[in-house]
Amino acid sequence: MKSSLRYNPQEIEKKWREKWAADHIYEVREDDSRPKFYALTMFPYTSGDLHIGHWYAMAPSDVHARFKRMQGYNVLHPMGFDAFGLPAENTAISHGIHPYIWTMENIENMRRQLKSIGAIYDWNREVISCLPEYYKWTQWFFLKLYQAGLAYRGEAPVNWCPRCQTVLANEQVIGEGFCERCGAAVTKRDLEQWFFRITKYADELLDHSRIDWPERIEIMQKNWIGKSTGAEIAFGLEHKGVDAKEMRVFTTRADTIFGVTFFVLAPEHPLVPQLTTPEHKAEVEEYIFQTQRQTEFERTAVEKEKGGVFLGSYVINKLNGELVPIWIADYVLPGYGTGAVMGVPAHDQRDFEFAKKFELPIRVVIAPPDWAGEELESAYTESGTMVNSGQFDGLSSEQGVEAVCDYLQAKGWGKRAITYRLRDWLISRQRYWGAPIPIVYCDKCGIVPVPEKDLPVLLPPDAEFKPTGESPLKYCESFVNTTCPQCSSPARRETDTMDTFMCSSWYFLRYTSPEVDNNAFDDGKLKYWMPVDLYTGGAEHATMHLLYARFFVKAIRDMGLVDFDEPFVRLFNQGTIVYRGEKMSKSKGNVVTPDEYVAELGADAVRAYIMFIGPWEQGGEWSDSGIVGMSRWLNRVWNLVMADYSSKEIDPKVERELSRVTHKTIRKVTGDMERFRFNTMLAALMEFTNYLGWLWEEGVVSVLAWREAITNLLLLLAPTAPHLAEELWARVGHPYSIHNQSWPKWDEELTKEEEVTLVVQVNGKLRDKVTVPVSITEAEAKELALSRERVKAYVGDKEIGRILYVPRRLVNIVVG
RNA sequence: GCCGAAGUGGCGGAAUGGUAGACGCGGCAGUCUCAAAAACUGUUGAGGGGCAACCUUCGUGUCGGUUCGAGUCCGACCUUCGGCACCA
Repeated sequence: MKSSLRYNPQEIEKKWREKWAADHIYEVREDDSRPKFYALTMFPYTSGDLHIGHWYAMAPSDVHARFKRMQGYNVLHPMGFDAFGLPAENTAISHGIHPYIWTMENIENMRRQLKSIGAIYDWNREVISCLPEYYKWTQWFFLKLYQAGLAYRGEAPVNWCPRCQTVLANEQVIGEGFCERCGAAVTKRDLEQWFFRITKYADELLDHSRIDWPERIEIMQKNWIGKSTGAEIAFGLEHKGVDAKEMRVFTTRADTIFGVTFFVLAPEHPLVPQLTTPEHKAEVEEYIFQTQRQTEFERTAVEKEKGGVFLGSYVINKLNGELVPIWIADYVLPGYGTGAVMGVPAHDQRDFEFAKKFELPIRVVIAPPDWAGEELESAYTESGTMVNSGQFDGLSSEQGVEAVCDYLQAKGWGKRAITYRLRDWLISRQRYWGAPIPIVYCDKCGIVPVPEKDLPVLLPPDAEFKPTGESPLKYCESFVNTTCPQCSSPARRETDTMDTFMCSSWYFLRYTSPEVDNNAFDDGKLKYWMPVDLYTGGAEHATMHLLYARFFVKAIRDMGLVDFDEPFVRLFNQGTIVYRGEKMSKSKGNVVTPDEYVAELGADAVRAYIMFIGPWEQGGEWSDSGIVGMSRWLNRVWNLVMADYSSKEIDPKVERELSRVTHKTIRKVTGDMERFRFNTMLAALMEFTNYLGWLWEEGVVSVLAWREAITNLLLLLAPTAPHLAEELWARVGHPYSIHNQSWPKWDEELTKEEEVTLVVQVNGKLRDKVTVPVSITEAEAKELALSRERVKAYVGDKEIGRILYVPRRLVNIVVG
């Protein structure tokens, strides 16, 4: 089977891409006559080059989007660039290239690479987050959040990356206390910063019932938000020089309140200096100094031995009137709960270790089963029966929590409370390359938001890039000096810029109408397209981008700007592509660039190969030799379609078989497309071509039947190998374009077999196979099985017990 | 420590509780060629037997269990990878 013209991907891919662009066939507009489908892939950061990892995110999602398109959906599948961020500025510092120049050159290159994929991106809808026409609206949203009371300025101990020279949000500190971006160890600093009140939406963010997301991501978000239900309990305070008459703790175990033998504050707690008695002052100050020197990771390392010091003062446990010594210890975190805990060593492992080390009493108040008053070897943290707890003795832990809470509430000594691990989102960055925060500081008026009509607050092009730990904008006088929008007196601009996750929290809205310049988006178009039906991208964004974007949408929904609750109805996370056993990265020097493979084997081969590696959600290892196999297969498809088919003697049985194979293939490919099982989809198409190759040699079906099979093959191949399919579609004489055709449908009737291979087992072991018509009855099948020579040999003269029959599958003879 | 995912040929992987290893890579043999590459065809889990077509035993991380029958279900464990981790 040789054809005179060889498959030449370089030539045909260029030709069709140009024609598709010239004909605008992938441009999308709102159309009420078809169901819409918004298929979004996370937009890439403008790092400079697209590697195979990017293709792994983009090519399969394009294949799926093309599939939906052929199924009759009006598909929006846009692309853009996440263009603000630290690498651009770091390059400016190290190489003297302006971030804008660097970024726009990178975009130029990446756009070229993206186009080589052959995707259905409508480039009229491209968004670039670092351009004023985009970040004007990022700033506008900031003002909206500010007006809604969701953006505020506050002082807090914040994460500081010494290498990036900026603060980071909690979500951007990963693993054992490292910067998400550069990997440096993060430290804490007390700074006044801008925050978004994401904690206001903590409960709603815990609710994933309205979205179809991988369970694993939902769990990660739930863990991150970390909701704890318990009580806030007041301990009495009588200390000269301290006005407060009580201090509160948060606990999930109100039932253990009678077991409190000490009280621990975070070293940062504001009352610590006043509660320290003179004779403990030196020791306390030394301990606080040591605590502050530690990184977050060192401080929270689980293995670390408990440390702490006594302040010399006491609180009163109001339930039993006991005096309880106040300590400070670094295992108590300033940002969680009230920054104070009650020490119940008998029923909390940390408190237990602390008490052992400092020889504090350990009092059992929850009796373990079969407890006879002996000392505990470790904390008993399970439920049990309350003992040594006054009027609460005899209650179970569960009853005890309720009873103690009721009692506290009645006495006014406490209340039921909920605490979250989630912190407010810290969004200010001491860097240049981001959207300026649209705020002005006036000596008379204080914090003044920039009026909407004055947006955008433009980044000055002439700032100096030095890693000083402060925003370069701070030293740019033309930027800083302004007048107060309220009173017109001289004022200073905010010089911090916004976290780039702010830009990516709304870009999916902008794709619906990127052309509008008097609003962030067009209401009608937004209503048509949103929410996103399918969002695909990496799982590493679980507690960052994906959480922020959900918060953002809920916040603007409450402002009445949108009318949906969730931005992304369905989420799918593709796996990671690795090379030489490691995730691709420039620093490891194992980046595989798609360009050379595209140049040599064609984009279609690269698209198909990365989908063939394995299930999309699992990722896999890139293999140079593997892709050759894919290229070979596409060549075989070419040769098969291009070869002249002539029929010899027609065999009706084979014609029926061809129809059956075709319809089964359509069914398999359709199902696999829907489930993102592209690897098995391709295997099915390969099997189909292998079968057609055999059939071509045989020549026992009519020319018409042959052509129909080829037509279906091309349609099924079109999403995966759009260029090749288009070329062959034209060459076999079909009208342009294959990408405007309908997805083939299968007829279930035609997939039914005429004959099946029955497996014959004796005691569950395969002993024989026999081909039978599907119409065979159970009795006939059993009789046939028993009559087989091979079966007789295994049965011998043993007694025959049950005979199991699974229609169309097997007969299993059980012998004694 | 807790939560989640995964362990199948030389490799990537496939298998509604019913023929384990589809499909592909690699290997081997062959066709073509002066030769090589490319392409194409055949073959390829391991062990044992047979001149042969074939026959046979073992085999899906480990150990148990359920079942006529387990890669698949249940229990316990081991390993790898991801996430969280002094959160009161």
